[in-house]
This record gives sequence, C-alpha cells and structure tokens, in this order.
Amino acid sequence: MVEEQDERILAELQKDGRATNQQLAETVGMSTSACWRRVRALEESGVISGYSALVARERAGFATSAILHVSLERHDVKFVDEFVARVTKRREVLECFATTGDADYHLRVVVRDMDAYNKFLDEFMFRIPGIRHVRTNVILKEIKTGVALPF
Amino acid sequence: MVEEQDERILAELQKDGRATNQQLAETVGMSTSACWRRVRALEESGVISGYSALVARERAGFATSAILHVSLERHDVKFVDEFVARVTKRREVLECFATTGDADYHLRVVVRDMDAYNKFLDEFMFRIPGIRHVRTNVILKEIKTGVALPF
DNA sequence: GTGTATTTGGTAAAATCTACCAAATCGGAG
DNA sequence: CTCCGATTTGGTAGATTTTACCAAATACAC
Repeated sequence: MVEEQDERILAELQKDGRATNQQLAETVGMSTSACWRRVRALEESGVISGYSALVARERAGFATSAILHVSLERHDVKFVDEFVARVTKRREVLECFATTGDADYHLRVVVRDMDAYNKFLDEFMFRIPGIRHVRTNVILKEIKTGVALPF
Repeated sequence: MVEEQDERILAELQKDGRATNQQLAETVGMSTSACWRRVRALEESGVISGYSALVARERAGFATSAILHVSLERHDVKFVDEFVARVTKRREVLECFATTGDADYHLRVVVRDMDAYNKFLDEFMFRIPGIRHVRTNVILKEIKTGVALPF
C-alpha cells in the first residue's frame, strides 16, 4: 500500500513538514508533479493525518510534565468509554495509551507548573468515575520527544 | 517572552502546520506582514523547533508499539551518558523521559511487528551497558497521540 | 513634547502551488 | 511479440503565496 517512494516522501515530510514540493521532489528524486500527486494521495488516504508545528515545551512556558499510570476500578464499557471520552477532550493530556502490565493506561500530561498539575489531578483526574489508582511519575528530563516513525 | 498573539499563532500552527501565512494572519487577526514576521521570529528564537507531517502509524505499517520502563544499574555520568546517547540515536525510540518513580526512564518504542520488537530488545536494549531492568508494557490501543501544547 | 527605536500594513517581484495536458510506462490478452 | 486500455509520468501556465523592502504608525524614554 505504502511503497518505497512513498516512504521516502513520508520520511522527508516528517523531518520537514513545510518543505516545498520542489525541495521534496528533488530529495526523493522525482518530478514535481508526480511528487505533488503522491503527497496529495497520502493526505487523502489518511496516511498523512495532518501537519503540525513542533513547539519547544519549556520555551513556550510549559515547565512541568508527568507520566501517569492509571488503573480503573471496573472495566465495563460504560466506565471505559467515559474515561476515554474525558481524557480525549482534556488538552493537557498529550498522550494516552491502553497497555499491558500493572496499569491499564499510560498518560503523558503537560502543564505550566506544579500548581496546574495539582489542579489537573484534583479537578479532572480524581473526578473521573471508576478510577482505582493513579500513580504520577514526574518527568525530570526530556531525553527525546520525537514524532517521526522510523522508516 | 511569548505573548498573547504569539500563542494564538502557535496554537494555530500546531493544529495546521501548513496553514498559509494568509490563513494564519486572518485567523489570528493581524496583517499578513506582521504575522509573517512573528512566525519567523518564533522559528528563529527556537520556540517553533520545526514542522512535521503526522503519519498514521498503523497505515504506514508500524503495527507494534510499547512503553518501556528502564532502570540503570549505576548512575555514573559514564553510564547515563552512554544510555542517553544510544537511545537518542535509535530511531525506533520515539520518546524517552527521565522520571521519578521506580524506573529511571520511560521510553516509547514503535516497530513494524513483534519480531522487530524482539530484535530491538535483543540487539539494542539488552546490550546497553549498565542496564538493571527493562519492563515492557505493550500498547494495546492508542487512545490519543497528540503533539499540541495546551495553550 | 521630542527624538529614537520598534512594530505595523502595504506592495511588488520572486517563488510556489495546483490543475491540466499529452507522452511515457505498465500489465494483461491474444 | 503486439496490441490495447489503464495508470503514471513530466511539463506547462495561471493563480496563489512567500518574502524582502518601504514608509507610516505606534511605543518608549527622557
């Protein structure tokens, strides 16, 4: 479905999401029109789901982030759906994964400071129905925060 | 440093990293030239660290991902630096955070399939010197994978 | 208020995007 | 191999966008 040349395009657009079509065509080695059509196809088929500016967290004033391990009390669809719906809406939650292991979910949360994090827990997380346990691991240092799939 | 109007620009460029300067200027409510200069300033000051196409993981052929909890045997700079250097280079590791809590590091790893993950552990992770313990939590479902800071 | 520095909006040339065309390439079927 | 239809390709041109510059407006210190 996604072939050789598409992967080169994807790799390049992951590295520079604002590369001009001409640059792109040159680096992947095809004509501008062929390249443009492929990019368009990748967008329309949903392989490329969007484009985003990557903003330096600290410089933008978000000093605090944490990884949360969340377990639910019960796993009825009712509680699960409610949890998923709330977490999806909440913008401080950048990532949420259902995982194997002790916790049901891993979340990454980004806020401006510890006060905001405390508020996040009290006013949001602890009010979600059916939560059994929340463990917070504060992020001391970001070693790497990538978005590029390893083509 | 980053003010009101800059935040609107950042929010918009996080949502659509390929918005034209004209669209952007319109949605944030300033002239195209003023808007363009601010974007440029945000790029040059490093607040915007780059742009990226967001690629749908599964559609691009990466079926398997996991969260790893890694602890080091010893915490001399020597071992820490080596660990950080290796992890930073390895492209399957999308994210790596030093955290409080039981594990020293949280990693998110993305690969094509379980074979590739097994290989990743054997040929990469387990060969890093000074590793005490690695626990794998396979990601069952991606509830949310965002990159946008919550302005 | 005055002078200086910074930011603003407008403009025009250069670069880019995007839709179209005809030519080239591919993949069977005979 | 040759023909045919289908797909993909490269080129082109008009519309759009970017980008650097200018003069005017605004902000700021004295």
